Amino acid sequence: MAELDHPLSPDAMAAWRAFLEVGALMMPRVEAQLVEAGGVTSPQYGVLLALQAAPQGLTMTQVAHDMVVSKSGLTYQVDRLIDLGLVTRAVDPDDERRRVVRITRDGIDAIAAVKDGHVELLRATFFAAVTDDDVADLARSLHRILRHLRSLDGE
Amino acid sequence: MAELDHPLSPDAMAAWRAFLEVGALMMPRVEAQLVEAGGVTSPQYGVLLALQAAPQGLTMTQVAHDMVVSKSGLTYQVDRLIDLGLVTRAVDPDDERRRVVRITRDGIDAIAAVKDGHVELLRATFFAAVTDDDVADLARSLHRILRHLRSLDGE
DNA sequence: TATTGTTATACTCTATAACTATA
DNA sequence: TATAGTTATAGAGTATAACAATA
Repeated sequence: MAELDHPLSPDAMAAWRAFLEVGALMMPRVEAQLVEAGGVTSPQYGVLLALQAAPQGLTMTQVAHDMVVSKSGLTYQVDRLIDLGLVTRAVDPDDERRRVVRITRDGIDAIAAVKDGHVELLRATFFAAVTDDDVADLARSLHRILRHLRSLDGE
Repeated sequence: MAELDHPLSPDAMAAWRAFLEVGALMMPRVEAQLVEAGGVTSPQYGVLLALQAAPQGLTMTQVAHDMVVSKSGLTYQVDRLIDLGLVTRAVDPDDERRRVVRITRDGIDAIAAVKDGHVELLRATFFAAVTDDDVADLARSLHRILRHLRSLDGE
């Protein structure tokens, strides 16, 4: 049926397509810099950032939730980070079903080793072509979209 | 050394983080709708859109360039689309090294089968929380970023 | 020789389901 | 019984390098 057609506005289509393509062009660059400077991939870097923000450590479930990844997917990534010596995983004394994952000194160093180049990359790519005002608008709009998406997930 | 630290502004960090997380939350939704409504994955849908916009057909190299993917990666995706009957691939009579990839009627139908739900999904997610003016600003800024990224690739 | 594309191969990431162990 | 996490397994997607065919 679909008697009425409700296409997106030209602006909306342009925004979505540009969003997708910017992501497609940014991701490989970001990934390459993370690997070169710190020896970690994007998902691993994400885990490190989550753990750096939680010095007391996080359970696997908590990290998996932050990362929007399955339990087994997180086990895989944390295994890789343990192999690299960047995090530890230990039984939680309060509940022995749980594991507490903590970032190590080397993990903090890895973030530090990556950081300057990461920032420089973002500055030279994502932020090079827009004004400070544009960036403020981007942050505001993207954050609104983000809050809406989270609310749809019931958070 | 790095005597001077040049961190990103809070707005810039917020914009980048929100960009990443919006992408992380949008992609699985988009993917699920494409698979459910049209039986195709995101990369396959991208190939179909590129071919729909080029009724005369495209060579593998042209499609690979549009998709920002390696030659072998594109061969893999086009093989999948051929299996589904959504595209054809034939020797180019003008240069027999080349293959001309064309979308089939079923491929056009697959795009049509996906389209309404795809638009509805975008409307209910990405565009639900921002005004038309915000969308126009988003389109403008993201397009500027995109042009800059393309220029860095020498295009 | 250079270009177009495929094939062989390997690797990363992710998920589902079955399982272990604790609560 | 329910929860936290791991393991076994499989599958999608991607890339590199070697190759075949054509220009």
